[in-house]
Amino acid sequence: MAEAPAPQGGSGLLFLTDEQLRKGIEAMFFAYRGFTADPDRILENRDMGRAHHRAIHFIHRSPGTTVSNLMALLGVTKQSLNRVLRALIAAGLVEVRVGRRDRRERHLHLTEEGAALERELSNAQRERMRAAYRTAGPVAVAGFRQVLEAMMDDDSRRQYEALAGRGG
Amino acid sequence: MAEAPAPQGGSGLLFLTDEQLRKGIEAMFFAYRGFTADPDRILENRDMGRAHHRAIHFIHRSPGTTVSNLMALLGVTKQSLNRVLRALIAAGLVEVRVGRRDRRERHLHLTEEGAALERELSNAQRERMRAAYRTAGPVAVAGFRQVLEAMMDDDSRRQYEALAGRGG
DNA sequence: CACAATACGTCAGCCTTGTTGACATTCCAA
DNA sequence: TTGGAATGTCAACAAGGCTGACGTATTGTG
Repeated sequence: MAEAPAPQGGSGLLFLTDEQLRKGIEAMFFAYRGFTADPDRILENRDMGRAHHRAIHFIHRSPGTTVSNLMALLGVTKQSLNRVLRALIAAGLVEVRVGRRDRRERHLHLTEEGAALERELSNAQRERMRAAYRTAGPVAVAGFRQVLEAMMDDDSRRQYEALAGRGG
Repeated sequence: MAEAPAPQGGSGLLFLTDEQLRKGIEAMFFAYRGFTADPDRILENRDMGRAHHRAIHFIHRSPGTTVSNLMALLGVTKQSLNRVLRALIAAGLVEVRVGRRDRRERHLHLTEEGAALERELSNAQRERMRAAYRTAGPVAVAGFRQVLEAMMDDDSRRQYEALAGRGG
């Protein structure tokens, strides 16, 4: 498998055949399943799911983010998000602080316990990612990210870059 | 294999930092959203969803596949799959043929209409993939696939390779 | 042949996670 | 003061997962 990329010799653009594209599509499908498997396993003991993981991830990533900010990031309605946040707050994982400048806003933070769960989840996911990165090597990783970024919707890419620009 | 954005040498393995891994994780999240956006849009007019798309894809990919084969591929229960298949059959998109060697088996095929929808869906998805591939270039595409393959569970990788070996 | 196992369909009920719609509250800003 | 923004919440619903249980052909095996 994984026949070399055939750096456009003779017939050129061989990597754009329908067959190559289809393989990419199927690779995304199967890889995403692996990508979510570990956190899913961890959370199923806790009466939580992928939605909670995503919220925890982005609250950790942008401490103090507001509800509407998180809504836009996750691409869900406030009702859907609210249900998840309520569970996280009830479980003592997330803390809400009323905005100081604008007191309508709710700023979201992880509690100590929430941060601990975040670490557990992201350690599992990072471990898989690290193994994949190590197997594939730095050049492959650069390509991986390039293709993923090119695959995003414009809105998502902006959000992704806004995040990426922050911590890194 | 020695051009691409060199992984800024020096301290080595810089591509394995937590920050790099986190970026990869977020890239997967946002890219997968784009990846599924086009088919989702097409199907929402038809009272169908992602589950139907996945079934159609793999039936197209492996014509004559059995129900249990498809179950394993999709990673869902027969009850869940059955609901989807019933809808597809009722809509005249999928045809069922009783197995000749083993008449307990049901072999699944797309009808003409089903094949037409499959083309519409995969054209949309391939178009996005093609644009991403073109933007990123062949070296990046090879890396993309390498990382995705390394990220899969062993089972998924076997299924992926079995598919890939077929039509490839 | 009798019986176990396989492949499949189906009913019933449950869960998560998404949706719309409607309404209340609080607060900023013009 | 008033309109609109940000948020919370209730209700109802749908898609698409799940488990458990049962039924029915069909096939393989002792």
